[in-house]
Amino acid sequence: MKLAKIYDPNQYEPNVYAMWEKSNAFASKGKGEPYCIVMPPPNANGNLHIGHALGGSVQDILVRYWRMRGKDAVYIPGADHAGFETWVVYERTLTEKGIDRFSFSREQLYSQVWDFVEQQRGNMELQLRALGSGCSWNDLVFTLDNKVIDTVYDTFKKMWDDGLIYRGERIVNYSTKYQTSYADIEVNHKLEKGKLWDIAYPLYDKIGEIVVSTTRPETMFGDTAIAVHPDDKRYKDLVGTRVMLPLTDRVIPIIADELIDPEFGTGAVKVTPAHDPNDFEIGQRHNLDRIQVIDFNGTMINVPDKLVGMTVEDAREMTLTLLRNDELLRGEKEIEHTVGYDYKSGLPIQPLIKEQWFIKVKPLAERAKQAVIDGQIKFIPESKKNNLIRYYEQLRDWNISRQIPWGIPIPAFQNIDDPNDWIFDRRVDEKVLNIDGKTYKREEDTFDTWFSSGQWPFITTDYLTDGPLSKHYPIDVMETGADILSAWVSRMIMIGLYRTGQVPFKTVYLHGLVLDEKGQKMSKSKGNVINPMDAISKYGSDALRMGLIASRSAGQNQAFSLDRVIAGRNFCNKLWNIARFIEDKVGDGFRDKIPEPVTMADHWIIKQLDEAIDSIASQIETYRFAEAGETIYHSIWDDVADWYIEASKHSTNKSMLNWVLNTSLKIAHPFAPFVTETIWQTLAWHDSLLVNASWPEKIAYDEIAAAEFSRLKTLVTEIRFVLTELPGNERYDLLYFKDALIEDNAKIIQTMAKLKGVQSTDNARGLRLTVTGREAWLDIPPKTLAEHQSNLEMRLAEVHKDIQMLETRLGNRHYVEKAPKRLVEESQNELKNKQALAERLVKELEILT
RNA sequence: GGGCGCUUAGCUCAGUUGGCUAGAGCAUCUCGUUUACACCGAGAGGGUCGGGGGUUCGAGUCCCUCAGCGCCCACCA
Repeated sequence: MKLAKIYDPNQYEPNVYAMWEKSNAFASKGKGEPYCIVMPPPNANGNLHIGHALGGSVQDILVRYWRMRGKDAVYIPGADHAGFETWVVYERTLTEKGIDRFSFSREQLYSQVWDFVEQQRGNMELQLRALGSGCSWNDLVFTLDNKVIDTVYDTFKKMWDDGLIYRGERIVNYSTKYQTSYADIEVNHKLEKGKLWDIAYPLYDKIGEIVVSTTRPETMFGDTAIAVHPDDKRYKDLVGTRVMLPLTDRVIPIIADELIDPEFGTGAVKVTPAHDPNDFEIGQRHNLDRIQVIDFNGTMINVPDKLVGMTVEDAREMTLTLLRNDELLRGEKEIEHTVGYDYKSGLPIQPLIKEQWFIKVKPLAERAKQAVIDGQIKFIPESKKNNLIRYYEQLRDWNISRQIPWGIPIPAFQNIDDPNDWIFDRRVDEKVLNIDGKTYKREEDTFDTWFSSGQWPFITTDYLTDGPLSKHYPIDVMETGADILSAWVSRMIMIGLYRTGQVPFKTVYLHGLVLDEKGQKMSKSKGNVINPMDAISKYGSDALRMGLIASRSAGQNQAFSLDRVIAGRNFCNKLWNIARFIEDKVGDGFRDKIPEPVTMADHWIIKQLDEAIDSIASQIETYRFAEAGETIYHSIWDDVADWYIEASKHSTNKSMLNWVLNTSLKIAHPFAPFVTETIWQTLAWHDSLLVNASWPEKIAYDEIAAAEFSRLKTLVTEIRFVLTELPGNERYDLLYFKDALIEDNAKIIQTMAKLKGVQSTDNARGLRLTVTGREAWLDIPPKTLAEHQSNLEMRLAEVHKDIQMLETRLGNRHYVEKAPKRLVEESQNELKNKQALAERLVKELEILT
């Protein structure tokens, strides 16, 4: 078959993928030792970004490799309804049309978003195919599939029955922009400069005033107490008395609470239970009223008339002005403090009181933490293990309700006559239920997406329902971004243990962020986003995979390198041309057969590839993908192309070329699936699919012959080195020798070193080659020879230095006694070699002078 | 405030349990169209592994310390 000179990935990749899919190559075979990776589901509504390309490559490499190793390997794809993310996008389209979301029911909105997602859906699935991800498409799970919802409801019910679910009025992180509460994890804390104001509150029972410090003066209208530390002598006499709340006619008490830090500000604090988590706590202890002064839409309520309806920012200014007018503002200073921001809109998060569903996290976190400490899950990189343990230790109860329609409805109903009477019921399509003469109203909130996605491993494998893939649980590797260790990985472990009694995965492999080429975080607003599909259309999928994997280690954020992708593309082309050459040599009539090594080069390449087979296997198995990629690259480019193919130009061994190509394609396949399969399909000697091939077997070779080829390589390299130094008009390109090894391999040396002749002689002339210690001379004019003297002297000096170093080392009694024997022997051999080399150099210099 | 990581060639980065002369890709320089490949071949130069100290026969690797950068987590007003 005639192949084009240059490999054009676009011409082959889609067809190759279609062929795999048609042959059902990615489905579970149903027998054999299970190996399973579940894909972190990409947003069904979105496009893949470069992080998906990296994660997808790692996942696919693992699955393809283990499939080749004979396991029943399955890669389960998924699609995420991405509750909040998608909702934000959809709500924006509503806003653009000037439509208020509150003019629709939950059902209406849900079905609108469903249609919206349906239009986009499939994009990312096509993109995964372009990436080469060998997913079992029939097993794809969408996060709103019935089986997901059923399982999520079961989990919720079980938690409810176990007393892990409670509903309560708490301070929640509230996004006034999106009008929903958040989990703690969705709040971005930023350290920033702010102002701390001192405000005087006139005493009511005595003459005088108490000065409080606050960063949020606008919330003062919600104050229901002033608090000081019980041991604070300054305020001891005031505890129990009352103050006038400025700008109002309310009177509030001064209380003492341990939570107050006397060192901070004036040591006296205004207590606003409705708008601050600490104050809420204090409020509970002291039975204080909660007065909400910021509404859920972010504007002021229950405040003096002039302030009603203002934004928080405006209200702050106005309050300060009013206080200043009344001469109650006593100080203002700059401080650094952390402010919570909405991770989506970038606006400040308002702590507001809202009734929400919570999970009592402690028992779940304890168990998960213990499993992690016990080493039930392997972490790559290992340092993330401690991050997670620390996270579990400080985790607080988890708010799982969201006030958005795009998500899984919370299956709970409230008795309209008794607000505390909540029942679990799956009939979420019903707005009202009548049970035993009581009327129950539906909860309108939906679940936090992490609550459902936290159950992903056992849902996708149908573990609880004992489906065909259930033996794949716990899954082997959870490969995901290091940035969602807390949000997702931690949840999967907690809920996995809770529902199945087992950790959901044996290994967690976390990749870092792919930064732009300058090391900056990619973001749409910066315009520095690299679209993986662009890279694929320019350089090919394999090139992108290899480029992303190269020089990248687990957990580290690293820059994207186009150079690496180009190097990957070049590698694919190299492989292509190796195939062209071999196919041309071997001919169309050839059939796969057992290799029969004949020449030293044959034995040597077997040794090299045998070693590569083992190295790559162990590198993949220990998740050192960059190193595996390098081994593949150099084994194929350096050993196969530069040495073996060159050597084979002198004597062709078809069975060996056949084996070398088969083996090269197999070891490269997990990393570069497309080009390897494409080539495989052009081969005349079989009609199978590479994707189904097994990992290459090592074959036997002659150690001595292989070693002799190494010596020839050294000789050839030395000849090349000397010749490139010489000007063209002083080169005869003739090698004289008196040496059995060279005699046997004269032709191959001539070919590889591009010599005009290699002759046996007793009358050698020219430059004696010294590195290998062979009896060999390169014929060059006496004049040039003299110039080489300094060259030889320099080399001799270097060798002397090496000898000295080795002698010192071997002269060290401690070294000889304590270092491993192997090393000592190696040093001794090295010393012998160097000494012999020095002798030859000295002799050569004598001849020259 | 707590935790974690990074600093290695001009650039971007590898470097498992300490093991000898520290690697890669790109870039640079020289030469070269030879039976696949210029997305190529042959060869070369370039590093006191952030500074300092320690442990060890031996440190890029382990410990201490200093400096610079970054990330994650966290209800302090």
